[in-house]
This record gives sequence, structure tokens and C-alpha cells, in this order.
Amino acid sequence: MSKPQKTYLISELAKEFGVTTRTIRLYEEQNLLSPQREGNKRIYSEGDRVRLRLTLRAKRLGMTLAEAKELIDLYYDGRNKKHQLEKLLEKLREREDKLLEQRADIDLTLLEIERIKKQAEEALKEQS
Amino acid sequence: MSKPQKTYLISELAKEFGVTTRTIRLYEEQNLLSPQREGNKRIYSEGDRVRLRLTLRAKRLGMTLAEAKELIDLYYDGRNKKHQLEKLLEKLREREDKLLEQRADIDLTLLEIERIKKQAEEALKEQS
DNA sequence: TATTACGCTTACGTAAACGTCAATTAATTG
DNA sequence: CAATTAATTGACGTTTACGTAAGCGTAATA
Repeated sequence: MSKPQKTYLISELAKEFGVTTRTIRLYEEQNLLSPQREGNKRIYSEGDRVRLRLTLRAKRLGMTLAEAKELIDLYYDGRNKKHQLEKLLEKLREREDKLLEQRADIDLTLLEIERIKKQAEEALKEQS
Repeated sequence: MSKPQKTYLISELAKEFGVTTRTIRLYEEQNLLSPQREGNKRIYSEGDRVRLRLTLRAKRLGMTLAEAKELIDLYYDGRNKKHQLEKLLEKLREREDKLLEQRADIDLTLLEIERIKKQAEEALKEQS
């Protein structure tokens, strides 16, 4: 009784995530996805869909596809030998640090935006 | 009694921010900076230095140079006519929304990383 | 004064991330 | 069965953000 496992066509994923099929195929070329084939048609699993979502999230954070792959592969690396695990932890910490720095940059920028917003609102009032 | 206003050479800024002079000249070409000239030598003011810092921060957030310019110009846009002010506020809100979404992405990613970290740490323990 | 150190401009090169055809195939539908 | 419709594989084009010389001027330094 294996689960029927929902699958997706490339056009469905493209529509759902608002990217072109070209983009999805490119991600496959870069080994971020590896859908099954039915004939020569690509059939995407739920897992592929998750990886696509992760890839796009990484992109929104400004990561390159290579960086996205590195990060996402960590999720799927699984439990290996001791050395591997330590390397995994190290990479996770590195990425974590980068993300924290990035969040700090965001917070700084948000503060500046708030400042300018208030100035602009004041100026608007005085002009009424 | 005007203040002496510290200035910088291109190589000094390059060193301080860890970029090449090529990069700084490119930013000028894209109108993100506009240093004075002494002969044909570029002389950067404190204001130029701030704009460079803002530019690099924007880049770290994955913005293109064009987006960085848009944002930074907002800071310097100053108080204009009513319509201008309203447009300014709108753009600020847009950028703010994007940053908040980006921060949400970061938080999601951090959560996942924490999860994987714990798994890996468990696996390490059980292997000792 | 010859050399080194910077700086300048001009311009070609490049990697990343797609966009945009073109030509072909396979499945669906009137 | 002819005509769409969606998918595939090339392959070339494009934008962004620099890298990398080449060739030249200027200023300090050995």
C-alpha cells in the first residue's frame, strides 16, 4: 500500500511559483532538481517541489544558484560518518552567521526607512 | 570657519570596504557616487563614503545596483512638493514590505538550519 | 633620473541567470 | 485525421556586475 504520491508537470510548478519553465529546467541543469522521466517528459515529485520552493527562497535572499544548492544539499545530506557530520555542522553555522548578518542589514535599512518616512510625513503635514 | 571635511582616495575606500577600485568606479558610472575631482583624481567626501556603505549593504541584501540607487536616492531626495512626497512614501512602503518578506524568509531558513543542526548533533552523540 | 606606486580612461572578457527562438515530438480534441 | 496544445532539446542573445589588461599621466622615492 504505497502512497499514490502526487506528481506535477513542469507547467504546473511554473505557474504555482511564478517562474518560467526555462528557469525550472535551468535549475535541473544545475542539479538543484532531478525529476523522474516519463518518456522524455519531466515528472516532478513532492520532494522536487519542496526543493524548488527552497531554491526560490534562497534566491530571494540573494544567494546564487550554487549557494542555494550547497544549502539545500545540507538538508538532504542525511546522517553520515563522523567527519561528514562535523563538516555539515560547520557549514550550517557559517550559513547561519551569514543570515544573521543579513538580518542585521535589513534591520538597519528598515530603521532608515522609518526615519525617512517620518520626515516625509511631517513635511506633508506642514504643507497641508 | 567651515569644517575641514575629511576626504578619501579611491584606494582608501577600496581597502576599507574590501572592494576593488574598479567596483567603485563602476558605481560612479551608475550614478551611485559622484566624487569631486582634483585634476582628474577622484576625491571622495564623507557623504560619498556613506553612499558607498549603503550601496554595499543593499548589495548584501541581493539588490541590483539599480535598486540600490533607487533606495539610496530616496534618502537624499529631500522634501519636495506634495506629489513627490506621496510618491516617496509609497516607494518607502514598497521597499519596507520587501524587506519584511525577506526577513521572514531568513527566519524560515534559520529555523530549518536549527532543525538540521539538532539532528546532526544527535547523530554525532549516538556515534561517540 | 629611473623606478615604483597610484590613478585615469578605454575596452574587451566573463560568469550567472535567465530570455527567446527554432525545430521536433507526443498527446488531446474537434 | 488535421489541428492545437504542451513538452523537449539545442543554441544563441542579453543584462548585470564586475575582472583584466593596455597605454598613459603624475608624484614620490631610491
